Amino acid sequence: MSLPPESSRPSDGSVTADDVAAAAGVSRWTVARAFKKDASISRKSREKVIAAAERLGYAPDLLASSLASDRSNLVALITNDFNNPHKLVLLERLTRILWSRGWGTLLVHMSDSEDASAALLAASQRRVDAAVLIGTRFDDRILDTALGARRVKKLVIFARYSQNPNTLNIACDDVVAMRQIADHLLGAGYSRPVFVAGPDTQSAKLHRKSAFGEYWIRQTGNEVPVIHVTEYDFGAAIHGVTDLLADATPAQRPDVLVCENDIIAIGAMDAVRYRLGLRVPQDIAVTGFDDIPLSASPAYLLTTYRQPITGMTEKLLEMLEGGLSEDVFLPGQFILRNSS
Amino acid sequence: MSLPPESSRPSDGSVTADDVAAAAGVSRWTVARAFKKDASISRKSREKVIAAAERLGYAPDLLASSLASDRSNLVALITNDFNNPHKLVLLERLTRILWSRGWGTLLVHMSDSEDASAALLAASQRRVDAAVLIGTRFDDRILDTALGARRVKKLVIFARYSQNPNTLNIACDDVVAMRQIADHLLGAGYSRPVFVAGPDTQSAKLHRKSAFGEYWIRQTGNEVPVIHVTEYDFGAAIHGVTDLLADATPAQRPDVLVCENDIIAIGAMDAVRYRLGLRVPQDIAVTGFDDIPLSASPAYLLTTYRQPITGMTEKLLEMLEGGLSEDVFLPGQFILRNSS
DNA sequence: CCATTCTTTGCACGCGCGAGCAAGAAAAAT
DNA sequence: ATTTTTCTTGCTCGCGCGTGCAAAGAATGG
Repeated sequence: MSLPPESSRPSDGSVTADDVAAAAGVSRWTVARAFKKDASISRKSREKVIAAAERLGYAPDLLASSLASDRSNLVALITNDFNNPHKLVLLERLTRILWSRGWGTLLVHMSDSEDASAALLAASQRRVDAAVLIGTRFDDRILDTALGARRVKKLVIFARYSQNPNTLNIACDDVVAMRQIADHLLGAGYSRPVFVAGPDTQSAKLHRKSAFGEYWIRQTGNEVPVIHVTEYDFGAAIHGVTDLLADATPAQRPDVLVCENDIIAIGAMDAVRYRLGLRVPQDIAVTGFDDIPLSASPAYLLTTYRQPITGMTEKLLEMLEGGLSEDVFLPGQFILRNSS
Repeated sequence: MSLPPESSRPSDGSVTADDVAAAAGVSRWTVARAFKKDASISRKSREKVIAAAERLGYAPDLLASSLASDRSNLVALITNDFNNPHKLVLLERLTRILWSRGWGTLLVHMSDSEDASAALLAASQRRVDAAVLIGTRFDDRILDTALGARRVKKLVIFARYSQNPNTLNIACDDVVAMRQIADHLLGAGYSRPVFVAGPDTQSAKLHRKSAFGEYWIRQTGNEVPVIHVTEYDFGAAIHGVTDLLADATPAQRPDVLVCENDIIAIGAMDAVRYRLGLRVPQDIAVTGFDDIPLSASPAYLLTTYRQPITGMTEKLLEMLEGGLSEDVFLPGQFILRNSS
């Protein structure tokens, strides 16, 4: 009357290590060892187990594994600012490289209205091994107080700076980068730059702005005027730059717009061309930052600076797997095109 | 000599329901109920528990919860094709809305070289409640054979079609959309369209192409020529369209390029303007599909068609939470701008 | 006041696997 | 052949929580 044990073998895809163990004639722990690199197991058993696993369609349950081992091999990527195409580049690189090294990525959307706190909390509830805040604007101060920030094991600020002592910064070296841009502009004879920055909130530490401004004043003695656009978005940049240039006589006009990133630079070029009817770079030059794909298109040919994303991701892996525990700022690559 | 129980309270952030239970003077299960909506619990106990939890910095462990309940509230978003900015729009919408409804999102990068199989397997190992393949190219046939495809509970094809019977399609209604674009073009007097499609792999079911072609031939009796560009990428589109037009006399030239999506359309416009030196739309008009942010910029002003992403995401939620179990094709919105 | 009903609380068991140790098997050394 | 060393395997216990049921408590009706 009782069912034979064979018929109780799960067919709905939920094959456990016990099933494989039974099929291979070994214990559950030998199955586990077969799937673990560098485990102490004979070649023969491993082959038996792998064969049985393949036959049954078994794959280790990472959830149960995480629970038991207190290591999830999962990192949370926390971001907002989804209208900057550079985010896509960052996400592509991060997910691809992390995945190739066995790390899963939890994408957490941090809406602009709330702070990062809720996002961090959610991440910690999934037991991520680290949370990576990707180049987003947010108020640093919440990192001191937010429950989520305390609960998460490691906190990394990626492609951005934070003064918070509990975080690790991995970013492009903006000082070196902006100096290179400035040197290029000085060499090309530009003398009246305006820096076009993103939103002027206290939360955003605008390193590029100050890095450029300080270097420029040291080289020329002149202060660099700054305007802030309301969003990291080309639409906002068009408005901001149009306002800046609308009433200026040719003599008053800047001769180059140094933009905090490419998406602003592209808006700036659009404004110069389509709102003001001027030419880039003959009337006004433009530089960007990030080297998003569009910057290479014949419509823009933007002079910009490429962040070393692959290198930054390698550093992130070092931090995840090894002991890297101090801030890292890597140099990127200056990209000279036709916009300046 | 024995440590007082109080001192054993975890201070490293790993507060469990037991700790909260002890602090609140209730059982562990009452703590669980306090955090569960619609649970049978008195208001008084809930308040006590919440207060204690707040004091200790407790939040339920979703990993353990998933393991115990066989429900992870996690969906895998599987995608490749990271150089189409439309992906960013999709990811933004999906993560934001899913998150607001309590769903976490695992972003899985599916490299173009491999098939979706590995990505699906990885997702299934994390016990996702559903895997969502987002508008990516991949070979449908693997869905029949891939281990991961069998292991995953639900499989959704989002913003794309698949004939596979085990999947659920949630997409924009391309037939309606392309008809609307065709009607617009016919009304505006265009008569010699060329359809610019993405890569011509057997894996990509090019519904837009056939939807447009079939409707056009029904309306005019004329076949629509098709070219394929090698990537969903504006660089590839520039090459493809330049090749198409390079040797054509004005009389041979198409009068409108109907593109499979915006990123191809933008490449097409760049080719027409910067490689051929012609004007859009006076010499050649262009239409796209997706309505990516850039399409609204003054540099392009692309006529296109916006997918109903929010509506599609709502349908996805219905499928996740309720019983929706059949394909859904929603109408989007035709966007008329200056490129046609 | 007691019987009945509804609400609230506690509990045994299990989810699938990992750490760390101890027993067993095999290989090497004496 | 016996002892020692090395390799391989099995096992106990627990990770933090959910399910489903039973006990306890509160509320209701007669």
